[in-house]
Amino acid sequence: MRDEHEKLDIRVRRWIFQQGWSELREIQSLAIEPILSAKTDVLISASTAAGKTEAFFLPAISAIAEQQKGVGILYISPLKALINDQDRRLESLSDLLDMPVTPWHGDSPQGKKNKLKTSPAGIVLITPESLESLLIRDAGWVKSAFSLLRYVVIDEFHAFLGSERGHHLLSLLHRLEHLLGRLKSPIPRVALSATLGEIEKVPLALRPNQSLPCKIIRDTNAVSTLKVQVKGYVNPAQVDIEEPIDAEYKICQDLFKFCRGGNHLVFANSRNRTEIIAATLSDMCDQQHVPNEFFPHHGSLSKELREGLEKRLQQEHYPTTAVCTMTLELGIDIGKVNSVVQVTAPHSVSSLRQRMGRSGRRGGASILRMLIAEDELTKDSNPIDKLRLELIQSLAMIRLLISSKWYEPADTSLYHFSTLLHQILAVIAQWGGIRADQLYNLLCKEGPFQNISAADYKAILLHMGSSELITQLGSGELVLGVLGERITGHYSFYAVFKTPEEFRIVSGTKTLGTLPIDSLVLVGQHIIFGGKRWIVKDIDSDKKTIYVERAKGGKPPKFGGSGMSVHDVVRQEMFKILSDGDYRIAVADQKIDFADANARELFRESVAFFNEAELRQNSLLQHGNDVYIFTWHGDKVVNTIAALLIMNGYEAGVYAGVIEVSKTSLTDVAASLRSLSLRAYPTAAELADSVLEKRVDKFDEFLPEEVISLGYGAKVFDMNDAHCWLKKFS
DNA sequence: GACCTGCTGCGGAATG
Repeated sequence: MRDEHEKLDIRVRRWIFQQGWSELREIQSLAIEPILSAKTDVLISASTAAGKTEAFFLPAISAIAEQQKGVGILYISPLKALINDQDRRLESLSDLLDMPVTPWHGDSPQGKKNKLKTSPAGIVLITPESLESLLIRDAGWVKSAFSLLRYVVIDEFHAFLGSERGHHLLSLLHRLEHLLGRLKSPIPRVALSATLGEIEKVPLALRPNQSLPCKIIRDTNAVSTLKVQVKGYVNPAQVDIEEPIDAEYKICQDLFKFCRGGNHLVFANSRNRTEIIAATLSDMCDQQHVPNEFFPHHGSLSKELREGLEKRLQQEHYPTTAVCTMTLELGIDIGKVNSVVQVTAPHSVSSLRQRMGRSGRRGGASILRMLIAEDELTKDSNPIDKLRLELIQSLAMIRLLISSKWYEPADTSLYHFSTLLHQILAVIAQWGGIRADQLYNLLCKEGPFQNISAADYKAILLHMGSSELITQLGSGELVLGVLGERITGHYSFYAVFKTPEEFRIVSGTKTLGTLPIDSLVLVGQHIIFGGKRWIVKDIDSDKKTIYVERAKGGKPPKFGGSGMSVHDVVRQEMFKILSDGDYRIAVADQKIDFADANARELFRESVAFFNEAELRQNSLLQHGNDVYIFTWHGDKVVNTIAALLIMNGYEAGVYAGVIEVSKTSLTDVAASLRSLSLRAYPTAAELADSVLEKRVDKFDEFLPEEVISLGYGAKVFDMNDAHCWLKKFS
């Protein structure tokens, strides 16, 4: 290890000494050789604050220390805030080597950008969108300024993995290598992340054409201790008018107790709940005549408010608790907090891991509290409530996090058609004109859109021609059409993702409210809105309106309208916990219980209902006039079964991964599932044909119908696994 | 009870 350190530039070693570091961390030593050699991609997977950034920059800066001209390192970040943090953190090291660092994003100073334009050198910190804008507007400059580029490094790589934006980034990097004439001798890519699921598949996601090998570096000896507690709360069925104390208020009382006087993060999952909890806690400060120390933090708040709070957390002068959404999940520099609290079930194991990593000061234990409220049971409680699925999901996620060290992997079955269309326009805008076959080679054959067939690519080009996005010249070259010029000329072009559109929910002549549509909505589907049940009658994509009628039915379940997609593995862990009647984690010959008395009682109720309904053996349950289907699969499979039933004339809704089929009987549903399992089943794209609103990504409006169905089907449905599950009825 | 991210270049007014 000591020898490794000797390979670094003398000034870098001096800097390490100045930091007072007696030696490098394991991942930092391990990264030196592969990064200096610059012959492979490198994946550095280590927990938050384990020194990943330094593991890359110490050797990479050493390697470009003597390079006077030309940018040597291109650092890519998903957030502008992270670029500003990184700029600050690199200051002392870059000063010592007299190496310029240029932050380059929409809000970074024009003066620094101009300086880089005239004398490109050192390190550039950029977002994917700003890199796109440089390629389109100034490819000539990029070609000369980056001609000696040695490394590309991607921070928080999991934030890109599997998403439209991640695919955009891969395409940008491929186009950059193409522009620089480096397809034969690729520029090494280094990816940094704390939470990567199925890590052995990540190299393929970092470089789909595999033109360089990839070295994986993980921190093995980091045995960070974790203290976890799950606390249960019961929302009374009858609230006392004299003294109305519901579960949410009790949760706030406990938050006040845990958090006051220290620095904490409270993740509340929705902006609305974030505001309510922060306001309740501020009121409590008022009542006790103490200064307020609870503040909300989410994406709708102004930059000034957010940055003010981040600074306050970082300085540690005043006790501060941020009640936040995922905005404080990524590595924005707020230092470490005393503890993290999760109110309501987390969306994914990977995001739970990110959140947990925010706590653990001075090498101490990470502390995670999870506060889960369930409704008190009454005789007409819904089976989903009786199963306490929010609590069970939370317990399952903690087990996967701690004992399996499992995180959700990227979904590699997606096509990313919207992003391909964006890239077709971007490449044409960059080059002025290009032949269709060259474009196909660049983006699909050698680039990241390898899932897309030549036939689909051709259909997209023809459709783009018919809507005047592009035109073909007599020479055969493709150039921008009238509409294409307009779209690529506007600054809003550079991002491939869009903010989901709000649909109006209309019943009769009355507007009930608005709902952002980014998940599956089918005619005939039941949804819950404003605490009531509705059936979807029609969807008008042009008017952005969903027409609904009141639906009869018992009390709607509290947990799990549609939301973020839950993975198969999580649902299977939930089934295992309920089947075993035990959620505790085995450590050596002991079983660790991490639930409080209330949570244990809620779990006991859940298991009692699970056993009484014989859900270990049976997938179907009759409850009044409704039938519940338990697949214990992820949302893609559940969506598929629900859509098949709706196609066959049933009314159904999906809540917390359970399908609720209305006004029917168990024998009827069982017969239908049996006939579904025996019939030739449709493809995902055919099933998607029946979905009215499936143009959800930014450039979907310019894609031909059949391509839309193919892309949407792959995103929302899983025919293979759904059919496997249906087989048990044949 | 529904998460988050990003984007140009120019014209004109205000400030030192």
